[in-house]
Amino acid sequence: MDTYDCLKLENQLCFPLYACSKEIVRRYKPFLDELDLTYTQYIAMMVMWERKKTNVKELGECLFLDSGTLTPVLKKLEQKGYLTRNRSSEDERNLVVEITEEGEALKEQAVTIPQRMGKCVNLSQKDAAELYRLLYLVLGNVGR
Amino acid sequence: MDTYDCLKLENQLCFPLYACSKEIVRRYKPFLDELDLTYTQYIAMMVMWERKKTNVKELGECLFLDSGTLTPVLKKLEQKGYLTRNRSSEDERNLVVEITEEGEALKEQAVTIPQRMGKCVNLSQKDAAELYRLLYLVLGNVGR
DNA sequence: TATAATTAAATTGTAAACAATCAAATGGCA
DNA sequence: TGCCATTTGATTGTTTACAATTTAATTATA
Repeated sequence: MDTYDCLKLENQLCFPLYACSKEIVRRYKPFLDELDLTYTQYIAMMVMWERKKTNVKELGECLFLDSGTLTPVLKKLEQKGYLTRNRSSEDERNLVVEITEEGEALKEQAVTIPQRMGKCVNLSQKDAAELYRLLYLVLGNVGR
Repeated sequence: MDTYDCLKLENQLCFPLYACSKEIVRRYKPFLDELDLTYTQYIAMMVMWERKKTNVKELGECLFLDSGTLTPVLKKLEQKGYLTRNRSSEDERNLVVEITEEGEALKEQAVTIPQRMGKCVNLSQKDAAELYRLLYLVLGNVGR
């Protein structure tokens, strides 16, 4: 045990978190390719499937992303026809993001993904629940 | 409970993983700014502090990164004077990456970071150990 | 030995991600 | 009402990240 052991990769908590996140997103790719969505587009659509209508600020709070990231993602999803982007008439600063019929329809194709990804991750019910708890605990401590 | 509940963000395990990773890297930033390192540069240096000498392939296996990501990162660290990059004389395909004196010296400044980050993450010893276990379990299932 | 297959790293192209800044709209208040 | 602060989203610049391809070196094999 030396003074610098704390700097070893294997003693970090942050590194496996970073690596896990990256590797899981990589595993999503073949499933998301079927829908022609990237991971970021996919999680944005998840919010849209749930809320139908929102704005950039709210979406950003859900996803922990800022407008610098979301603006191009939402423009892409608009191009694909899955949502519309329009300034609010009540407050022109707000951009109203609304899901389209095609966006709704995409949900049918996406619905098989979570289970298929679950098989990749391959945790027991108990471990998955514990991991979920711990991640939201950390997110509560480090999140905005 | 409906058919599409599996597509809700709150029912995902992958999303908090992704968000946590991102938020933690964001929390590293002020600490790493002191060393003028990015997170990716920092984890690359962690491997260098431990191994002194390696190559791109090995480094990539440690960090779950490929040459497309590592090449510019290593060039930056070379520019800063923290490591050298030279083709191996035994096998010219290999790029030998070696830490410099300045690279070694940087460790002194970095050594306070893990503890300071630990305070941000703020988990009990038990929760941290459990999270560590679960992350490496997932990484074993989804990693390369 | 000559050629094919493999390996290592670099390059190219695309998409994130975020800090910092900017522009426009709104709200607060003197 | 007029001005300043705040809010919202877009833009700009830098770095990551990765798939796909390329180049050069090495290894395998016909």
